[in-house]
Amino acid sequence: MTDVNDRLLHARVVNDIRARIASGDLAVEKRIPSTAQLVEEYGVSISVVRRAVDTLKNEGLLQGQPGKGVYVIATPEQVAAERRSLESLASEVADLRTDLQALTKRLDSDSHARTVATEVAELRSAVEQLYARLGYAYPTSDAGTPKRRHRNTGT
Amino acid sequence: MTDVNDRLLHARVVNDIRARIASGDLAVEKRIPSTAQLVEEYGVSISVVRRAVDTLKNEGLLQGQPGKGVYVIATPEQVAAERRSLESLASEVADLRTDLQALTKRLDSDSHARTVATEVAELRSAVEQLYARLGYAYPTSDAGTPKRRHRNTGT
DNA sequence: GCCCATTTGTTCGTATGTATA
DNA sequence: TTATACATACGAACAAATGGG
Repeated sequence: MTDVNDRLLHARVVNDIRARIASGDLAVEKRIPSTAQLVEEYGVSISVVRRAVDTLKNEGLLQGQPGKGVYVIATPEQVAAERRSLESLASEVADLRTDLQALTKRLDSDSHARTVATEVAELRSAVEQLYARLGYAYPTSDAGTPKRRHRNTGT
Repeated sequence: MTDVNDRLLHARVVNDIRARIASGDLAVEKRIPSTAQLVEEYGVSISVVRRAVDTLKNEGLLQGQPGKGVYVIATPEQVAAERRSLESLASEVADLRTDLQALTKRLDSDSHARTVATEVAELRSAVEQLYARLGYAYPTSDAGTPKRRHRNTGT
């Protein structure tokens, strides 16, 4: 399973730290050993450790806090799931679009409200799963205050 | 628009090179100046140039080839579109869920097919935008074979 | 409030290896 | 073989933030 890049020192450190995070040795919300400690542990230069930690920060597993330390903020599984969600989401949306198109077609032809209700129910289920895949909860009982959330424009 | 990190040397170089790629000064499939040349151009150390190029390689804009040079393999727009898709998708799906919930509610109360048709049309428009935001084309005439795609259960 | 040790973050310099022409 | 250029690795200096005394 180990990458072919294991010959490279910084890649070896990256893989090892990633494995320690996955195994729970380095837990989320916890500190990892300091740079100096990692230098002693792995017997490499400070540059290699810096590059390894930098890579994992870039991957989204670690986050440094000057003066305090470097903390684990996610597991490799979470990051992998996050990355995977984009591709699988594309096919999910494709399914949703197909269903929606069929529903529109059926609605346009006649007025079978019962059939349409069933279709919509399935559609809602699809969106529900889509929503869950994004990591958000699906509030089923928010009919009390159906305030529409403003669109986050980002940056 | 420029990041607050513009004080950092390597960030300055990153932003400048990214701008040069966006403006077409550094074209795709073409070589960027060598490391030594960039050192002279920006008046920084080789470490800064290395880190800047490394960042852009990590972003997917550049790709180094030992013995030859560093090549542009993508524009910032392409990368930005790819990155933006995930975050904006969350809010898009949120709106979609709200609309769908309202549609279900309306369907459950009575059988106003005309009103439902309007709601569905809006929903389809939302999905259309969602689809476009993912970078995929929206085939409007594939209703011939509405085969239902198997649901990916993930992990 | 001040000093000091620890730690991360940025920058600089240098040496060696490897690939291409 | 030689020259160019990227890739990796080692080492060191300084700034900034944090926490303890």
